[in-house]
Amino acid sequence: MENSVFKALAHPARRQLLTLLRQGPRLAGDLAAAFEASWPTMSRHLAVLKDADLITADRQGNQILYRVNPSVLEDAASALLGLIGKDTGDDEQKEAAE
Amino acid sequence: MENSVFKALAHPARRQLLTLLRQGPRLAGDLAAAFEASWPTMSRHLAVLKDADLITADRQGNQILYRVNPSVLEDAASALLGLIGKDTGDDEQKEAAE
DNA sequence: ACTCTGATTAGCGCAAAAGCTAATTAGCAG
DNA sequence: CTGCTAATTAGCTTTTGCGCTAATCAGAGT
Repeated sequence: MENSVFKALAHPARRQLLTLLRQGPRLAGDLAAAFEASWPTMSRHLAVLKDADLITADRQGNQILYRVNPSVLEDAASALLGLIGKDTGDDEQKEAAE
Repeated sequence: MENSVFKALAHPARRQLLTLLRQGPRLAGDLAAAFEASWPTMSRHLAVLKDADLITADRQGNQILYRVNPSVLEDAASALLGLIGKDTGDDEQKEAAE
């Protein structure tokens, strides 16, 4: 599960999508328009992000509104910091014993 | 540059290598031995991590000692938190203006 | 039902990544 | 120089990822 998150983050376009989404929810079309790649290509990137649970999609009549899912990003960041023994606020009682 | 970091983190085996390295420097052979995959395969994973500057390699006579490079991991984590507008301690003077 | 716009899915081709075995390099010991 | 161990590099095959165009699905309006 965590794996799909990091895989999703591996592509620059997808990280760029997240930075756009960071400023607030956006319609699929608006997101796609912000890139040079074709619309279907961007749709696929959005699907990858959704699969990783990094974003959520809501139909608004004719169009689809995308929102970033902060908690999953936070978890990923925590995982990275955990890799270097940085306390991320999660309880790591083993740390205290060392 | 940042891209190679996230791409390096995309593979489970490489993240696993980092968790092993988190406990301290380790020899290439010891790292490779901890996985099912063949030695050359693990060597290649280590090369990818080194390329991304996530680890450093030092020859110790006959063998090679790998060390994790915490600052690059921290940067990556910060980048993720930045994606959701979390202040990471870096100066982001633009934030203050909003 | 027809059509227009918004968005995804299908199918294809190509490039990059991942894995293996075999071959090679690097250093040390004799 | 030979032999031994540690590790990487080469060469190859298979799998995965990316991007395109064309086709399809979904909803709203007429």
